[in-house]
Amino acid sequence: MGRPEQKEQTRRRLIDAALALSAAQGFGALSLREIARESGITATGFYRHFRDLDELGLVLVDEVALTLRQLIREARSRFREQGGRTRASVEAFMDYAHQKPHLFRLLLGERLGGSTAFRTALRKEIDRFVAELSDDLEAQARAAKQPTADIPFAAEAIVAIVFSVGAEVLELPRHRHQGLADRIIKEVHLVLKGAGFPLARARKR
Amino acid sequence: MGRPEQKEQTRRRLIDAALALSAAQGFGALSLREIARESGITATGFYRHFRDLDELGLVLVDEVALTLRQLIREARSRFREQGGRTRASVEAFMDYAHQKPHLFRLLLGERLGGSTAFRTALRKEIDRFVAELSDDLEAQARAAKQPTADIPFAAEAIVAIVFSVGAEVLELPRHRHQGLADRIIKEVHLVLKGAGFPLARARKR
DNA sequence: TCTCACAGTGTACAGTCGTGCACTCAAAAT
DNA sequence: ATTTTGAGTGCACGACTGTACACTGTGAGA
Repeated sequence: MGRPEQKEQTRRRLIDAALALSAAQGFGALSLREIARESGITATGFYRHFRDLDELGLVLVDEVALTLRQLIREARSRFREQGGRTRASVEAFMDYAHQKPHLFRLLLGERLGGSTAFRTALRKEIDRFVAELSDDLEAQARAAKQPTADIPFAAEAIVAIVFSVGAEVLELPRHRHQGLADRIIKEVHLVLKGAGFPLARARKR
Repeated sequence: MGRPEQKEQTRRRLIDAALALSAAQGFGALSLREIARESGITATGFYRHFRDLDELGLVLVDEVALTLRQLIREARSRFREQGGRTRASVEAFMDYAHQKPHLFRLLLGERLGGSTAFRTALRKEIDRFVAELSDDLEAQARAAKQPTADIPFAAEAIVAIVFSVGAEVLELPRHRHQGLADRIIKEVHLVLKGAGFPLARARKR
């Protein structure tokens, strides 16, 4: 393994350690030494990768943003391929949350809590998320000649629901995920119905 | 001023200082000394009031819970007295959030972020909040002979929306509050409509 | 009036923190 | 083969942390 790859690997360990540790008390409670220790390097070695903790923080936000964009791309493709589109999207969300719990913990926690820098950065990403959902819904509504006036509001409401209720996935054992997904889907359907989407009969599981 | 009142006053300063300071980086990032300093007493004096920081934390959660219960009582009474019930409740929420920004910052931040203890404590309170909203809606639906099956889901969705979108009130200048309230009301109405509530024509402002 | 209780002080100590500096030593460049 | 680079080390420093201990001064009860 070459030198750049070695460096990259250490860098990843730092990032992952920061994510894992921030789950306990929030990112704001982390210390540089703690992260370095967890990553198996000296405290001073930290500076070969980041200027300070804030810079690491920005990288974490980018990481969250990236995952969020992958998520919406995934949800969109599932969205087109099959019926039960809400279900497909919600399940995509839950898959991601379950795959990268640390990232989602950071996203959910720092969005409303953390420092100002964190909040504005994350808000930007979630606004993008809302905008894309809004576009998808609008395209669908136009195709079916339904009114589109309520759609931006519906999109924002849906994202609020999915993030807030969906946060539970992080503390639920796997076998209860399905029930949680059903609940979210039910709630999203209420919003869609309120916004004028005629829903196919909800399928029982 | 008697001695017990003196003590109580110092205790309040500690609590308020903890709230104010936790706004910056989250409660997990606070130090005992920092709080004591901000309150104008010595670090060791802290122990006359709380065993440690965790105990202070529990008190803060109680404080949040109390405010939340006052809020719902207020919302309920406004709810009964006038038309535009959603508006009345949402405005009650925003008043409280604006009145006690530190408490709401804590609520929003630690609900999904903070430590496990915080999360479970706050979840309990919010579940109560959802249950009471659900009761109110159900009573209303029953009186109007509407179906009630969707109501628990609608209540959960509404609370998710109000807390998530409503969080913005903490970073918005006062003159934009009205616009934010309108947005939340619009979104809540979507849910209510979806759950089968016939809405009076939304009033323009 | 005297005495106790106790909120708040001041000092001390061991541990952790962020960071500066001089270092090693292996991979890459010459 | 020799030199250069830079990831990671080790030590030192002053600042800050939580907490133990002995203290002071004042309000309240005897």
